[in-house]
Amino acid sequence: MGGDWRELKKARTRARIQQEALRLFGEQGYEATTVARIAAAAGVSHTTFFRYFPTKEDVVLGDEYDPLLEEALRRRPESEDLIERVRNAVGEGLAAVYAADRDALLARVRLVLSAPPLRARLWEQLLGTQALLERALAGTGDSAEAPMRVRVVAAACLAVLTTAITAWERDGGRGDLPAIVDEAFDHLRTELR
Amino acid sequence: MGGDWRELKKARTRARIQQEALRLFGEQGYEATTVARIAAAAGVSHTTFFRYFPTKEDVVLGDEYDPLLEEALRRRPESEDLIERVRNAVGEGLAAVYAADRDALLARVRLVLSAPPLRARLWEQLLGTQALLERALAGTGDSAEAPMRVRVVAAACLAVLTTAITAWERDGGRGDLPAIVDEAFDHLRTELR
DNA sequence: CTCCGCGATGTTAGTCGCTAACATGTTAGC
DNA sequence: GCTAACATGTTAGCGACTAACATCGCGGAG
Repeated sequence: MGGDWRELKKARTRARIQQEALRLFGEQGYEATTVARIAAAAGVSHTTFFRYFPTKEDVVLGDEYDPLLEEALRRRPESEDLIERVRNAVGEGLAAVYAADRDALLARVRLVLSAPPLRARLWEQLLGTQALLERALAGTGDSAEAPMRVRVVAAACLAVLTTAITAWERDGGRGDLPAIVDEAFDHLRTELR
Repeated sequence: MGGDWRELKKARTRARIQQEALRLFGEQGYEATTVARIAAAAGVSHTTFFRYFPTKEDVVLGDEYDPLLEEALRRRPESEDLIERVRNAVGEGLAAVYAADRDALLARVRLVLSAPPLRARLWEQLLGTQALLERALAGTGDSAEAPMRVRVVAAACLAVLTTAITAWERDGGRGDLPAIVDEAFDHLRTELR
């Protein structure tokens, strides 16, 4: 039956660590929660923690949305201009995540925005997302070849997106996120005239 | 004669630490250079280092440009639209720094973009700059009161600026930075049509 | 069924950024 | 000169993270 049992056990350990970590972060805050404390709560040693998550930040920030975005971008017709393509692809992907996961998403956004180290890592991740956008919009395999206008558009769109998400979180998550993102893109467009 | 001698000595120590740090960063890279090593090179202990610079990152990243930008923004006439105001204020401040300091500026940008912890801190600083932009553009004393369109514009403008600077650095600093920034703003405008 | 091997885990010790407590020497103002 | 303030050094410690090595347990080969 191969290593199935091992894989399952590893997956469970991983999930347990993440779950305990998120619980503790919620209770005492990100920075006040030590890795050793998380490991103890999950019943493992701190070295095991680092075997599952390369850094403390990685427990919170998974890169799971990039493939979604890439796929959504690929489905956009060439007839749309650059910004419209990003706007629709983002809206599409976001709507899915939002519908399925709303509360979890809000909790994660809250956590990330509240802890400077997490914010910092998020920007770093966004660099990756930006490179993805540039490749997709320029149609090249290497984002270094993307022309300046594509880079500007990619950066501006991500700025709009993060602004919208931040506004949503500051409002306590009461508004409808996809609508807020859409309005933010509208603001950019109407302001440029 | 007051504490003049003390002040002078402190200023010299501070300058020596920073100078040795930048030299070592250039020679061996940011992350490979330990604070203890810098302190030793400057002839002080590592605690003294931290008395002058709260973190290792602060040796590289000083917040000296924000007041310049604020002043330049204040001088913009109300007749200009939001983006034009930011564009001109940024262009003005940048031109000054660029003319005076070009090589030093390039070296700093290179260093910051090459080291993840420095990049991370830079984003964090940009949040402050963004709040400043929002206050200035909205005319309120608190950036939390700025309307959504102002926030979107502020975020998008900073994204354009960082994109331009990044492009300048990637090109080895050969191009004319103020011109590149201007072109980047043009790209944003022409792309939104 | 037994034994061997490999993979997951724990233990320990170490590095590096950073902080706090306390001791020491140096300067400033009288 | 004397003393109070202050810059600096020493030491010890915390927390994120890494590496070396021992151990334990399950899976498969004989």
